[in-house]
Amino acid sequence: MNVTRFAPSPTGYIHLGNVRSAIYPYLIAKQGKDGRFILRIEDTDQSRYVEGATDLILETLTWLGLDWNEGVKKGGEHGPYYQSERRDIYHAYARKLIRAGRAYADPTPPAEIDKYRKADAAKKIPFLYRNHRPASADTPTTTDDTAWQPGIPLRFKSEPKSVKWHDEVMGDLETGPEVMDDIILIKKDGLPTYNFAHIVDDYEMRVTHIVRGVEYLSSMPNYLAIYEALGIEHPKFVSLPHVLATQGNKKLSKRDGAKSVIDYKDEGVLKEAMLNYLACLGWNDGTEQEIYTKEELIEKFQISRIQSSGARFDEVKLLWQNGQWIRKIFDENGVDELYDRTVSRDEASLKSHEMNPERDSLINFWPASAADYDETYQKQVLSIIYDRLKTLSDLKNYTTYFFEDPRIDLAFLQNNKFIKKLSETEQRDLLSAVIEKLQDETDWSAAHLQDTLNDLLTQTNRKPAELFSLIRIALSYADFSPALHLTMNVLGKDRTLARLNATRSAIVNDL
RNA sequence: GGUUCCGUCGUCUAGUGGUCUAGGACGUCUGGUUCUCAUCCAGAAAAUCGCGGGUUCGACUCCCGCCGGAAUCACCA
Repeated sequence: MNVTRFAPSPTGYIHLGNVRSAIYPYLIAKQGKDGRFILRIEDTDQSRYVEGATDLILETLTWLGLDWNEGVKKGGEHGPYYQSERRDIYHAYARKLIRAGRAYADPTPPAEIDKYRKADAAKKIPFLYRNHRPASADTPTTTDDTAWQPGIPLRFKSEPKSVKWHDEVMGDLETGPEVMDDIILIKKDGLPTYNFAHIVDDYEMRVTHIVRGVEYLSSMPNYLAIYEALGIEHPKFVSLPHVLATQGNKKLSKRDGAKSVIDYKDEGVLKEAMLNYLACLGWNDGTEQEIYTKEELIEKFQISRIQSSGARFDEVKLLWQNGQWIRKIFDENGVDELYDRTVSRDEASLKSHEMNPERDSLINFWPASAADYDETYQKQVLSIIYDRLKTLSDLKNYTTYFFEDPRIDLAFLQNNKFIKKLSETEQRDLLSAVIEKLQDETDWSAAHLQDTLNDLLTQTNRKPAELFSLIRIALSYADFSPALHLTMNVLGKDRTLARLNATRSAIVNDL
């Protein structure tokens, strides 16, 4: 049974660089029987608290389908799940350490500590607080836990020694005694530091795997020392390498403009594609599979196959995967399912909106003029256009001419590489022939339209590129459109003829 | 500066001593489909496996050194 957690601090949104530390623990928890995925909010630094951040985090997880079994908004037997509400638990553990002679109250003012730090820097020796440990830390009363009261910082009393440990991703690691130090356990405000709080919480919540970024690796010796002093077993450690920014060689960070995961939702990226791409950034199952459902990821994910080097974020590949997923959903679930996504009416969108109604997350990806048409018509449009979408927001650019008459632009028409070979007279005559033929059509089905277009080809003795481009542009004035017979079928006879006539008149006027 | 981690096509990666004249995917380029764009299909270019030693009959794979990049050294997480 695996128990994992995602434990963000409410200081802002979840960006692409840190969402893997939610995805991987989720996958690990879902493997095997009775696993639990816990969501814990690490809000011990009140100065960095950002209003609304928790809601945004919840919404992101909900959207991606990383539902937690236990934690914030859900409860569970190991709560509370906000660290700020667990003060008494930390204090109890802290007193245990004091009684064991492994923690001491430290009244040294910050200014004093700063002096030590600068002095060591001047001497070019590494700053270690244990070299400046106050004498009171070693007095005989040190194991008396009443000697410390909240209001004074509590420090760990470290014992320099080398440590070896195993990391599930990085392998066997070891460091020398020079990194062990007297770290702060409880701050002046009575709240614990991350360094102490997560150890207590993970133990109390029976967490089996700690999944977090490699930046914590350098603190491991101190953590290990605390586990030992507390006399508790430590969970398995899974250190995730960084996600690098597209440019440069830096880890992706908010400072450098890393985007929020949820922003991609608003830009028309499917949750499946997001999960798929992110899970496979720095992990693969050894096969050549590229597209994975959430269920496949749960089934195939292996900690041992997580890459130990950093991976660069590549938005182009994310968009390719999104295109794959758009087609996959249409092909497997049909137009209704895909349509629901385009109006944010699918389960994931509704749930994430419910999680965070404050944010305007109910996005309609259609052009504004689509509102004049009913759902059935929109679905027809979607059915012939879906396979060229990279994101749902492409609908805005690709489909307007299905909802409003395009502005006639003869320059655009005549710039076309096939049309420019025809004189305006030829263009006019061709359009006349097309209009005449189509006027008499009673069967406007796509299949029949294809036949009619073929007839026109032989009748006019034109190349498809010439005839079809002319019709296509007259109908859409767009850089591209779906196959002609499908476009005409969806537009309907009246509008098709009206647009052909309009362009023909414009050409006649121009002559 | 101390400590630690990482290093295969532009990018994500396969590769656990011989099957690697290094495989796949994205991207790029070329060609194919009764139009365009996209899809799809076929093909191409693209990695002296960071560098130098060693071990071995044989190294991308094991060892050592170096170089390069990154992370971390808070009463932040």
